[in-house]
Amino acid sequence: MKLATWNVNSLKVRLPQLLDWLAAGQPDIVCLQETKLEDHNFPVEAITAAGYQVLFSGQKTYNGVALLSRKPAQDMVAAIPGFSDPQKRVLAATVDGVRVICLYIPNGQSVDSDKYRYKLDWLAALHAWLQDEIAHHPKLAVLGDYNIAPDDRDVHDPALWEGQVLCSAPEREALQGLFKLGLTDSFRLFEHPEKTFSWWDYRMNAFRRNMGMRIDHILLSRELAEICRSCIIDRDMRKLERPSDHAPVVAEITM
DNA sequence: ATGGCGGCTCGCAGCCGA
Repeated sequence: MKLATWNVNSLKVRLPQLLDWLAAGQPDIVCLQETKLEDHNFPVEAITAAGYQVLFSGQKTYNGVALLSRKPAQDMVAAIPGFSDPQKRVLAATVDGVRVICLYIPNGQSVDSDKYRYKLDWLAALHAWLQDEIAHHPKLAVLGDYNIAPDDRDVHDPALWEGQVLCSAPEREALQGLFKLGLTDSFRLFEHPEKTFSWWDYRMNAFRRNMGMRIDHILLSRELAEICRSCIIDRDMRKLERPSDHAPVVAEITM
């Protein structure tokens, strides 16, 4: 079973790339972030025609998440229970016995902003929810744009980014808190070249210079981590014409 | 080095992302 996550930065713009990518890689489950589409504009037909069921929770301009699956998805949840949030950033469903959670964690903007406070509150609510989810679903996969670089290996210039949003200690501690629940960063189960990233700024020729960050992650519960065969970042997608600033991350598990 | 690109919108400038 192939599980993938991709921040598309506008599904309207990226739909042709998505369809090509689905056909080429045949993932079983795909979590999308930043669809930026209201639900009545979601391209259900095109995705269904590609052989996928699709759940989505969208809004105009910002945010928006979707969950594509080859097999039927059940027990959909579109918010962190008990956490009031008008921003559409969460989608969960059960597919083929695996509980899948798609996340678009807030960016935070800067550590002195209200948006950063919102990010930390959001992460606290996420922790409580995942603690409950992992108790009920031994096969749990939490995929998405976390907007957190787990450690300095995941940052092109750690000195420049020290203490900044995406790298600050409270954010990293929140992510470590999820690891302590029994969730594993599947990327680090395997060897990778140094400076392997999932996001590069559109500016400054950042991709060509590999000035990136690894902020998109696939976290797996112990039961799934034990059967995880690979986790790769598909950086070729960042080389296309009109790319998303994020590359997809794909994990394969033996099911 | 606080800009730079790219996407969005009751658009032609400003907000936001990361």
